[in-house]
Amino acid sequence: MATIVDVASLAGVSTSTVSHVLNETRHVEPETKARVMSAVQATGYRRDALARSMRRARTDSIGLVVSDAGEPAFADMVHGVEEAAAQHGLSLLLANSAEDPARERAAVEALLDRRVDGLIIARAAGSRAGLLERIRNEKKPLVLLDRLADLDVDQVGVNNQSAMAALVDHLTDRGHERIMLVSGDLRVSSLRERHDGFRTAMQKRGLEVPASLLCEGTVTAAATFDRVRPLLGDSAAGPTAILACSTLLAAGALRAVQHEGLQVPGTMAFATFDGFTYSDLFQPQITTVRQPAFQLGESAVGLLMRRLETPSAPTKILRLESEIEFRRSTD
Amino acid sequence: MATIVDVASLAGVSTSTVSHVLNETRHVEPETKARVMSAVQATGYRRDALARSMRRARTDSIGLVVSDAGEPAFADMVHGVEEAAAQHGLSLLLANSAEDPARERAAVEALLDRRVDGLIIARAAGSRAGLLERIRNEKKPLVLLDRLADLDVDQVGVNNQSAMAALVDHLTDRGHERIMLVSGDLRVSSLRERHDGFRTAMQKRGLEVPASLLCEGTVTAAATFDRVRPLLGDSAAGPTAILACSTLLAAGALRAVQHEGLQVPGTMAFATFDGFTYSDLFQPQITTVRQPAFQLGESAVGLLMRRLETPSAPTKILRLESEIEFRRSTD
DNA sequence: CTGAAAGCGCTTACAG
DNA sequence: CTGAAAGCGCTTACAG
Repeated sequence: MATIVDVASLAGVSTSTVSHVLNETRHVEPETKARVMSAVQATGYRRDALARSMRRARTDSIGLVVSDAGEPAFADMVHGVEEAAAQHGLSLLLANSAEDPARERAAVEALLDRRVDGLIIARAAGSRAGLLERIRNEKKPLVLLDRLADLDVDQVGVNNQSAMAALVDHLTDRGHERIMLVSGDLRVSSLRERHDGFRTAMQKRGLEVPASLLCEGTVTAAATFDRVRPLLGDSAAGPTAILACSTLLAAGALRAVQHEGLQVPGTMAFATFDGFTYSDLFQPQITTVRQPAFQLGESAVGLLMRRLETPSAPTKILRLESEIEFRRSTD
Repeated sequence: MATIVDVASLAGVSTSTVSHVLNETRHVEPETKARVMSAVQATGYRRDALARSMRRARTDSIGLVVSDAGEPAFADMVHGVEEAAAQHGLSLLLANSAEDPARERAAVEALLDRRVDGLIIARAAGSRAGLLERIRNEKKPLVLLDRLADLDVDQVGVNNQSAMAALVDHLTDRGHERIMLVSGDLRVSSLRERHDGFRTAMQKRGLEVPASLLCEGTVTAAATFDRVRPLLGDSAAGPTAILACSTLLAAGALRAVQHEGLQVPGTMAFATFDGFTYSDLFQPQITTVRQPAFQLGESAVGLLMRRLETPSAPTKILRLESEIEFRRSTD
């Protein structure tokens, strides 16, 4: 592979001049410039990004750590981050923590070692606070994605409160009073916000929420199925509607509903966050809170760029609104 | 940030010794080693991966370029690649070409500039042959993923032929003779293989395939809808079954079917490649050829590792088998 | 307008 | 068993 030295000697100039021509960082005589450019052509020279990064203390790359690469919503966020990064001329280093704090830690260290210019993290469920401390100590720009924290850090997520309130209003308007919430792992901030939003919204409507209708803590579809199924039989105290807080939870709960032979809608109303792709094509047509996942990813990059340009800028926390697709499952 | 010089001076040794301790690359007296390790602790030293890579001419990173980050199947492949890369201690650089040869080219150049140890590519629909030539000239290990080529390069994809044959057999066994194939962009090798596999399988069954039942070239769900819809009305010459070659094509075709008020199954049988997530929970329950997308990604990394370890190994082409989930849509 | 040279932070022959 | 030093391929003050 040709190096800058090869180009310089072929063009009969110094490496400084080659560098300045390539980076347009100081004036070079048109004639000299032309000689350099044709030497670049002739040698097939391409600048070594590694060597360049080492000198500039800037890599033009960012790191993204997601908590669950298997979830469609996170796949969309990754897509959004990639798109925005490419637009800014940044390379993207991707890692998946798979909800494992140890893997998350290792991924962050690897990215830090590679001197990424900034980090975007959707934290794992049991993520340790020390991790963010660590990044802050390195003075490395950081953006929290989807799973936010009560910290002085740039962040972008969705407004879970408002979406949940709209969903509860929608259901209670239709006479539902015994609504089961399937909320998953409450250490995950987005799920906790949905959980809290549900209780607040129900309270505002003057409705009790018995503990038996709060189904928390399951992290797989199978476990959710097992937890939900036994709670469905009772027509006096059982739920008339189910509200799932993620695609995975919805899958487990819906399977339970079907296993018990209940009809959606009819004997059971059903709504979910995130939900299923192309769900307008299938029965039951499920009312879904659709996160702007792609835009979440884009916005995270936007916040990071802003921070890189203005390190002293005040902390910014973005809450994007979700769109609610009302369908027959809640009629 | 502490450097190896800081560690060396604090430990009272040379940087060589620090390096050798950290890499376990030559024997060091236990006592010296201990001093080094505590100096590492004290300074919070972390090796700079950039500088290390530059010396070693190896970055412990790989590049992945996918053609359509929006498709669930590709998201799964990315996930598989990430998982396997992490297991091998490799960082993953991700780029999306969005089916645009120019973006694909730019992504490959960026990855090459960053000196990734190898490349995995799911090529864009109109990908230029020169691109692979370019990578070969750099002597950079390359693995083709999902979208294969008739070239002497390591590759991993699925066996489209056998899956398509099974699908056609399944349908013809049930009496279907007028089967519409919705095959999309035939420049995409996987789609072309499905297309060819269909014709071969039909021929083997002695069935004609009129051009009116071959719906090719659409690249969006909306365009597919527009192409398919007018072909459904005719009960004499129209199809009794539809076979879609990707999720996106299936969405467009299914919407057309529903728009025309046809019942699946009943008045129209339907099957698809890739398909929809959790489709066992929804009606119509659609017969689906499920690619082992995650394993495809894992295998691609496996091939790359093999090539890195044994540059002279013979070219390997892997064809993984898909699983067919037979459901009511084809009954 | 251009060049000689230092230096980014490592690894690795070479020498003892 | 360990160290001094070269060198990976760039960028960037410094000097003229």
